[in-house]
Amino acid sequence: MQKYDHKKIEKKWQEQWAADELYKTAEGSGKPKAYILDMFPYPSGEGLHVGHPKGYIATDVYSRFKKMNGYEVLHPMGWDAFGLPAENFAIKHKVHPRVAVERNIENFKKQLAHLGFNYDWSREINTTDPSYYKWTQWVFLQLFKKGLAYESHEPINWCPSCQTGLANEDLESDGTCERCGSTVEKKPMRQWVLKITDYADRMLQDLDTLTQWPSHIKEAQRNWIGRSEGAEIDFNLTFTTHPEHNGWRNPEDGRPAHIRVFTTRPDTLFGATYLVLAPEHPWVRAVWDTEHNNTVENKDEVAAYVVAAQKKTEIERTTQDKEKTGVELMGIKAVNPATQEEIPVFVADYVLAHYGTGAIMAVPAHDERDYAFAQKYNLPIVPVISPITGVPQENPEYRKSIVAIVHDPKTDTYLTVRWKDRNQTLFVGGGMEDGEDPQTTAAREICEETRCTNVRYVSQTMPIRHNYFAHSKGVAREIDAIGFLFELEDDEETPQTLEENEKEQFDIEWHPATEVASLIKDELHALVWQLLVKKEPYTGTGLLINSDVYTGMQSVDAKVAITNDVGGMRTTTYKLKDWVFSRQRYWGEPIPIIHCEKCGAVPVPEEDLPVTLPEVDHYEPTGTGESPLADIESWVNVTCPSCGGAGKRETNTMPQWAGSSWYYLRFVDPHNTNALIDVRKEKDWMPVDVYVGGDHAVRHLIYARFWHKFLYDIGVVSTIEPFTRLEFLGFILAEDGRKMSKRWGNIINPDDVVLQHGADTLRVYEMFMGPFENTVAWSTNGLVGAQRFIERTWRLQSHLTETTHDAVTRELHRTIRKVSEDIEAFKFNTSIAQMMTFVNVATEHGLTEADYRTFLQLLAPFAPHMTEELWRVHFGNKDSIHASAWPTYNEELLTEETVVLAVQINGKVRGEVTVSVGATQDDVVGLITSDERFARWIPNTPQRIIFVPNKLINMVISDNVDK
RNA sequence: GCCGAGGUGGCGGAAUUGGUAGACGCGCACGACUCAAAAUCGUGUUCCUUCGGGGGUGGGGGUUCGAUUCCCCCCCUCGGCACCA
Repeated sequence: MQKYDHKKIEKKWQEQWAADELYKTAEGSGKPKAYILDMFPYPSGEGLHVGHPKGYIATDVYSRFKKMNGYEVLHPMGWDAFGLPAENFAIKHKVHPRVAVERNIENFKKQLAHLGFNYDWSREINTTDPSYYKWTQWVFLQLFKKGLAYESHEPINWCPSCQTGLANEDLESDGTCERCGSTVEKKPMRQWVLKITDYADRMLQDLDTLTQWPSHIKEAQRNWIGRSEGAEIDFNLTFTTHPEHNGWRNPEDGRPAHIRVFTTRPDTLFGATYLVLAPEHPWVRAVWDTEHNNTVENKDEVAAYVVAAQKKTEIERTTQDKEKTGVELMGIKAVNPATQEEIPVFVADYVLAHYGTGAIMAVPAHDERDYAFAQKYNLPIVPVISPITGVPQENPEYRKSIVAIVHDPKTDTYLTVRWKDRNQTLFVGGGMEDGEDPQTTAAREICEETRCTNVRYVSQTMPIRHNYFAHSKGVAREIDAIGFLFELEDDEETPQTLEENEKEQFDIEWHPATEVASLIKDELHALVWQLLVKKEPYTGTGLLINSDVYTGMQSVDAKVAITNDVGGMRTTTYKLKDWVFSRQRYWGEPIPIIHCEKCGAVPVPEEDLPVTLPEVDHYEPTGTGESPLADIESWVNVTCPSCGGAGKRETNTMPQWAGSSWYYLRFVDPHNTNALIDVRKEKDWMPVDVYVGGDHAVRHLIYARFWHKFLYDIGVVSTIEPFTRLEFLGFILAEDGRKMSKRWGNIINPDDVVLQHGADTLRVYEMFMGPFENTVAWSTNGLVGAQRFIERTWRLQSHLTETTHDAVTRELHRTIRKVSEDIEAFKFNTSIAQMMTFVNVATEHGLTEADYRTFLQLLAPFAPHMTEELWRVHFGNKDSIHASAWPTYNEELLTEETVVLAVQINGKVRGEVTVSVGATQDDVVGLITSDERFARWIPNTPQRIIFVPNKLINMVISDNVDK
């Protein structure tokens, strides 16, 4: 037997498979289809490190498995090669981006080829190929025609280093550019924008249909879309120092001057004691450039604040969450439409311009930020919601009661009462007696429970409705409670004494604030603590108070009623913004629009697509906000397709995400020149059955789902979602536990690993490292373990026997079952563990040729080269092992005749007995009682015996052991 | 802060309709082969132990004959979002 020589064997089969077109996907084969897709790579100049192929190995294993199970498999690969990184790389290395991309792709393909992947390369696509981006442009035209692509002049994110506009999604959470880390500015500029918000609701709702997606990805999408329901309510304005403006009506709509706010809590309208506008709010700008320009007395102060706010970067404005700042617009008041009271109007940068209407009604009693602001500027805080806690019960007994917190300023501790029977710690509490006022009740209860007599009232809460079940009395209770805070007077000693009979019931204890929070579990008492001691506003829902005719209503009903009654509008807002779709760079798909003075923005006729990128001398960004394409007059100047007059081409290009938003469709029909995808083929192959990737999963999936739903609406595709099942890929860290990076010098190149250890070893190792979705550090030792497994399997040739051994047969059938189930579930690590177990058993007992062949088939998806060599050369099969039919297992062969049964005495394992399958309790008891090993553990007759057939027996000698 | 996922030997990890915790691999130790080394093969490897046993799946409590698995509370790690009204 020769030693396994991976260098020779792997190369040989890779060439053979290519020559045989083993992996070409057939159309109309009549087999069930399986579309298995990797998130296609961006071919960087760095090449691959060992982390990159992990996902590709998984899809390769899965594809081979499905093929052997009789599926027609579509498993393609392509290149996402437009975009800033490719362009920056090209500029840095002084080559044309196209040349750089071609070179990088060649390198990537070579690296991938070494790993023996089964891609159908006849379907290779490249987003920078004009025959591909023709259809990216085509989709844009359809969006334009449906009004979903529009021009906007809103200020956008501008990266001064990349010299281009960016979508919100291109920013890090601290507001810096995700590519280069520069601080991003706001710059007003003409932009193309896609109306993704039109699809926000559907993208959100249809997440529920994606049952085979990991929940964390779905959750991330929900966060990103950020839907919230609320209402828009108008507050009319009055001008206190210039009352002559009060009758003013907007000539456009005839409405009086007003500010429209967005709120999710219209039920708190009676508690809205001031308004806040974002510094960028149009009304703030109106302060100095409209007919109201003399209505604000402190115009200069306001202007200074707004300018200062605009100078602050996104980072400064968002990290500065301690201290809120703002300026009141003096001379203007807003009228609360519920109370008709005049309330002040502020400008403050804690309100964001791009969310809702850019203006809020502040309800300091029930919002943390408004509360902080109101405290600082001494604004009125009016509670309008009375909290409801607990779960309402059937037929409750109604009571009024109090909760009293007593603070001892001398020791800075708080009084708690620990009830012994319930093992529960509370503050002082108790029911009100007839005719008693709450404060008297509180003082009385404090006195009764603690002997403190000299307490001073500090503050109290609004009423709190509390529902609970009083277990001690066996009744459901609904109580209205008021919380109080009292302080011990200076001269009083901290009292401790209790009567003897009381000591049996409860202890009184004094704890510092830090401990109290973790001791008080009761919802009502914890809420009183939050309101009175931590002085936090109540932000939950409840019953309305101080709200005129709505008092007593539930929040949920009041939201509707109040919104309607003040002429508000129920609306939904999203955190997701429309997608800024143009980039002022060279290396992207030209946006197929022609600007004409007469006709405006005119779409390029479909028959003129693609609008190809012209050759240019300088593709560096101009820095003026114009794309480098703007300089090429011969390209820019065209005839208007609509009127025949002079027109100019749109010179902005599309963002990198464009091409990847639909590529999975093109793989199905990559060479179609008449359509993006053939209707019949689309029905045959879509949706993608398994989609594998990690990293930018959230953004890419948002964009791709948006385009897919649009294409569904215009009849190009037949499914509402593109990807049925999503498998998230965990990354591979370097051996030192850090990210693999040039910077740390810890990159491991797969070429080196393949050369030294072989592709099969690398494949098996990466699948064995841990659960597929886990991030795990590379281990060279672990890699060697995989190599040993490959070589042990190879050496099984010298363990062949004529007859089969029962243990080997059983293990083989177990392995067939386990490997089949685990590959389907992407649990590659445990399927390899089971195959290792089989090799161990087979090495010990020897195995027949037939069993060996079957085992090789199981291993073939993971180690395609070594298994093919044995299959064809050693066993002389004419056809590839990868075209063979997947083995099936025989249920009967899985079971053994005897089982090892655990013997427990009082729940502790004391040994085991071997019995035949199906042995009865009597059989086993007989066996144990006659076995001296167990005699010492069984001094007398067991009180109870628990018997689980074929698993264990538990003899309970005494129930009281260890208790 | 909110949402999601997770926490098991020296390491990666396995096991959940509640039923012998630590499969498989790595590492380590010892042995065989060898002049020697590598490779390979074999044995052992959760911790403590007075060798009888005892403890042990992030911590604390509960249910149970029996809990990694179910319930309650808390802590920590990772990921996403974050002044979103």
